[in-house]
Amino acid sequence: MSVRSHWLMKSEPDVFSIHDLAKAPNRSTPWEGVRNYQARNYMRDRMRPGDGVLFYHSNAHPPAIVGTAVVASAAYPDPTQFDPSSAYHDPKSTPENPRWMLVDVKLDRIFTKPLTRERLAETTGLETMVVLQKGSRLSITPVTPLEWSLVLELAS
DNA sequence: GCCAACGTTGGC
DNA sequence: GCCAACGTTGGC
Repeated sequence: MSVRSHWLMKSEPDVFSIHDLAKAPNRSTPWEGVRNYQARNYMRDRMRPGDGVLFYHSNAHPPAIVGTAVVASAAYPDPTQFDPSSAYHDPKSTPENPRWMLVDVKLDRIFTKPLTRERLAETTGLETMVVLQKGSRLSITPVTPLEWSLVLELAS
């Protein structure tokens, strides 16, 4: 018996939007391209299948939480790190000693109305959200149970 | 397009 | 191990 955790994962909609996820096979995708150690560690060490994900559009107009998803696999090596033709290729990584891990993420729900960053920032109780902190660049961040329930309440 | 904040690299 | 230089992120 394990308690499910909650996360926020950023994606630039110009690169991969929640609508792209909706069109993906099984509405699921490998979360490729993370090249930050802290974000990797969250996926590798902390995420479990069934964990809840807030899907956030960064570099968007406006930036917003646009839906929810679910962690759909255990962590495994990001295949793009071995692909010389990929923008995410890492020449220092080998299949014997992979540096970058990922999980599969499966779409749960697209909000009918995105929760803009502006709206989140003015919501009492969400001041603590990591994504809202000034200068926060981490693409995967933990979400507390309270933050999770407040966000879902806003989205309902 | 600007630029502050951040993370990484590499010379020493 | 320090830290300046550099590249990237991402809101605005």
